[in-house]
Amino acid sequence: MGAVTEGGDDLCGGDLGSHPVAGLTTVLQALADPVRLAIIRAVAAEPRTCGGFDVPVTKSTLSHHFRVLREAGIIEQRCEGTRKLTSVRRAELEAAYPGLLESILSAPVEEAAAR
Amino acid sequence: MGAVTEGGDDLCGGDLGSHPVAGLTTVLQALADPVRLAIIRAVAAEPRTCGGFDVPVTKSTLSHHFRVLREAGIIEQRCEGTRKLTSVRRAELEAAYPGLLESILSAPVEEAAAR
DNA sequence: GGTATTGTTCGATCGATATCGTACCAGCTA
DNA sequence: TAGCTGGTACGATATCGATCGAACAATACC
Repeated sequence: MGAVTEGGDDLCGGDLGSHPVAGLTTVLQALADPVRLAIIRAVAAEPRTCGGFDVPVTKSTLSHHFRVLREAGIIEQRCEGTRKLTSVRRAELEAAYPGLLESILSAPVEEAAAR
Repeated sequence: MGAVTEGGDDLCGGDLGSHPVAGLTTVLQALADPVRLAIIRAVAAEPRTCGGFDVPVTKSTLSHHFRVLREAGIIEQRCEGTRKLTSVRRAELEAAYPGLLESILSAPVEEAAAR
C-alpha cells in the first residue's frame, strides 16, 4: 500500500502526517498547554507555517510543541518549499473524539498566562 | 494552640463546591491524567466516596487528585458523615465548555497505562 | 472512653517537560 | 559559490507534578 503519495515531491511527507490520533490522555495532555492551544487555534483558523504565530517562545520551543501535537495525531505538516504548512487533522480527530475539538475551539480564549 | 472552635456544624460545606470552573488550560490539564480521568468516569456514572475507586494509588495521592479536580471546578464534594460524596459538576461544566465533558466521557476507555 | 473508618496535609523523591541556546540541515536566491 | 531563511536536533536547566509514607483530624461505632 502506498504510504504517502502526496503528488510528486514527498521529500518530507513520510512521517509528518502518519501519526494516528493518540489515546485520550495523550491528546488531552497535548491540548493542555497554553502555547499549544494558541497554535491550534491559529492553525484551525487557517493553516500556516511556523513563522505565523505570535507566541512568546523561541523557534526551537515551537518546534518541540509541533512535535508533541504531531505525535498526538492532532496536526499534520506538509512541506512547502523551505516552509512547513501546518494544519489540524479535523476529520481524524472528529472520528476519534467527536465534539472534542469543536468544544475546545469554541471555548473563550484565555489571556496568555505565564507558566 | 487549640481553640479553633469552628462550631462544628459545617466543616466542609464552605469551599468544597465553591470553585468556579477554571480556564480551559487548567480544565484540560486536570482532565489529562489517567487517574483523574478514571475518577471522573466513575463519578459521572454515580457519585461516590473516595473508597469507591479501584485506581492503583494511595489515598493521599487520591486526595491530591481530588483537590486538583475540585480546584478546576470539575467536581464538588459533599460531606456525608465521615465520608465525602463526590460528584461531577455537569451543569457548570456544560455551561463553561459545552460538549467538552460529553465528548470525553463518551470516548473509549483506555487501558490503564503506567505513566 | 476507645477504636475503626475516612480523608487531609506535609515533606521528600523522582520523572516528565517546557524552555533556551547552539549547532546543524535543506531549499531558495543572488 | 555563498548567503539567507525556515525548521529540526541536541544538551542543559529548571520547574512542575504524581507519587508515597507518616502524621493528623473528624466522625461513627462499640
